[in-house]
Amino acid sequence: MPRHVTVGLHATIVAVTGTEPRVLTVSGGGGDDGPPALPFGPLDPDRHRTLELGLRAWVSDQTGMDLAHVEQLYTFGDRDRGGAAGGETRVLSVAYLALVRERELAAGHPAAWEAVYRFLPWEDRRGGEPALLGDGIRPALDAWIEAAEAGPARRERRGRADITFGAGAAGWDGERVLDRYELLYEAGLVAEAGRAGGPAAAGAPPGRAAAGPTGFGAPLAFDHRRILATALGRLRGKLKYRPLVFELLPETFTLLQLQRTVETLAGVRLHKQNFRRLVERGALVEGTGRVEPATGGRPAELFRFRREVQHERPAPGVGLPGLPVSGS
Amino acid sequence: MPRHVTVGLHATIVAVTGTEPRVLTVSGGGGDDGPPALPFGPLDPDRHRTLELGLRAWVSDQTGMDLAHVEQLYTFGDRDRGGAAGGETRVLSVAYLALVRERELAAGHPAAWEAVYRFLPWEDRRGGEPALLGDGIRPALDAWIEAAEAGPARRERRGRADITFGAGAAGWDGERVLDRYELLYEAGLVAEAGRAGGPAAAGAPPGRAAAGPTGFGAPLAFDHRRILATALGRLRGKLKYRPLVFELLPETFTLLQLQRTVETLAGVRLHKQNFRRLVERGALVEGTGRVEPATGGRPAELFRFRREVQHERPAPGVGLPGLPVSGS
DNA sequence: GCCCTTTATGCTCACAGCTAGAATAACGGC
DNA sequence: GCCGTTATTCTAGCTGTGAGCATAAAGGGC
Repeated sequence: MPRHVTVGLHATIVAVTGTEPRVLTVSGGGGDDGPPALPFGPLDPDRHRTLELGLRAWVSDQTGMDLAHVEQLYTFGDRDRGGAAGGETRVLSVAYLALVRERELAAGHPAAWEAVYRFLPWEDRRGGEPALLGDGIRPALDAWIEAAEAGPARRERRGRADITFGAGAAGWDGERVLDRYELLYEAGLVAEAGRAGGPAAAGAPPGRAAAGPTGFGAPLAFDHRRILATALGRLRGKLKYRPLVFELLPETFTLLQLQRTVETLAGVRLHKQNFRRLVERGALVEGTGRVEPATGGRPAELFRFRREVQHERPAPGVGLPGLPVSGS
Repeated sequence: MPRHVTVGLHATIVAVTGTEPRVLTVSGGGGDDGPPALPFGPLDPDRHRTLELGLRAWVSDQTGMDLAHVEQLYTFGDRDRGGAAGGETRVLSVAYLALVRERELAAGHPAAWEAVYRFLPWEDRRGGEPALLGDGIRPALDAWIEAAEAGPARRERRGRADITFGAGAAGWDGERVLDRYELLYEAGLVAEAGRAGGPAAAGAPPGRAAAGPTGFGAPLAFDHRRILATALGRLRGKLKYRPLVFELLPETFTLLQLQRTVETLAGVRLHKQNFRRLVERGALVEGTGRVEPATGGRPAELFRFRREVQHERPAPGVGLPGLPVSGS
């Protein structure tokens, strides 16, 4: 008698507050003190005509939010995905990325906005390479690499680490968020790796000690951090050719606000003058006459997103070069 | 009593023969004379530990093929997705893209290799813009646009058509395969639009006559042409930053073979000298000393894929410019 | 053997876009 | 009025790409 299949709809709901990207979490599985989880709801095969409508429905029910942009990310279906009703039913999770303008959560809901980079601290390079990388992650990865027997196996590990964490000539690739998380997972450097007998648990505990007992970054329940990594990677990629940022900003904004929001998601600082040029030449925004009452210096003009762009150019997005730092 | 959920694993298996991209089809639903379908098999929650393993398992069972590259595309879950066991169970389809080197199909299997561009003829621009576009599709789209009431609704349609089919200043975007198919679907210009009461059936039949009773391109069963469009779009996009082509080529090949394979998938002709420059500068291939016994002119050197690239550069792929034609 | 056709391969020029700053304008606070 | 801060404009230099010219190396017809 085959087990039944149940479908869960997972949402990575992202907003930006000022200069910090946030994700909506709920208190997680495993008692009240376990790690937080991404919100999710079951698909009701009777009521929900499409998957996306199902997602919007329970998000609206549970949090009162209307999602702006919604996009399917990936479907996770491994049998032993930590937690989840193990025995009788097989659980399939369809994960979504959703963007909203942040707002107060209706009181009484057990949800909270958490900083995305609490869970993936190595992804935030706005202040240059974070110390965590040089002090903790790279040494731990080196240990993991050395733990492989010399020869092709070790070279393989070295190559992967160099590529994903941008060591070689090639620099840091902001979109490889998932690759990096999965590498850390395999190396046993994130807390999730220790949980329920995944295949990785056997492989390589050596670097583990270096990461401390809890691994790098704050954990999420189940495999939700993997979902979050998928979401951030996708978001970073799509920023470049779709005007997604504007879903996160108020109706009018200054160019610096826009830039900060992009930087926040991309995890990198951008060159101000060039950013402005790209945005303006791309005709992504139009000035309203008004200005923002000075934020410390000369007042900035307020701009508005030109929705028409989507019907004019094939791939309108904010160019995302790879600028290291440069004076703000 | 909620209906059960069943999960189908759909495979878009792509190979390239000489100069033509092919997709594996099986004789479809609705009797033997119905349109062909993409092969699919059910997920067995008991036997298949992961979705991808499940897919590989039944593809191997049914066709004897071992898939090279496999990647998840999208999960389709609308309730009324044409065909499928309508009543009791809800069917979820997880669609995959798989690449193989083409080979003879074991006799007795009811599968066949079909040219991809039979189903999406407007996507093949290797000989310049196909006549079908100017003669059939654009006029039919114009009719559909005019059928909307003047004002924003009509401008909206015009904008979408211009973008997706590359009419305005912006040229043709090879990756928008799905957008184009969906636009044709909404405009009632593909055969599938007429089937089982989808939402589009109501909207706009006007352009329909222009397309003839069967619509543009050969149909596939259910919503499989949508899946194929998703696959082709994804493949075109990924070619640019992942060395996928090599999964489709023999161990050694000439640069022209490589170029033809890329052109075949991209649906566009490329500038020979520049293509060569990109491939060599990207260090994607290395020459074997040997040469291909002349193919009509000076013999060409045989090259081999440098697998190491994947551990050297972050985004190794074959540059895909937008060259119109140029002397071969 | 010579000429012609065909394909491979090498090289160069022009231009567009991007990187990185310098320079200038407009505000508030002292 | 001077200073620090932020906005906005401009420009020089570099690099990658688009396009084409030129040359090399085969085979076939005569």
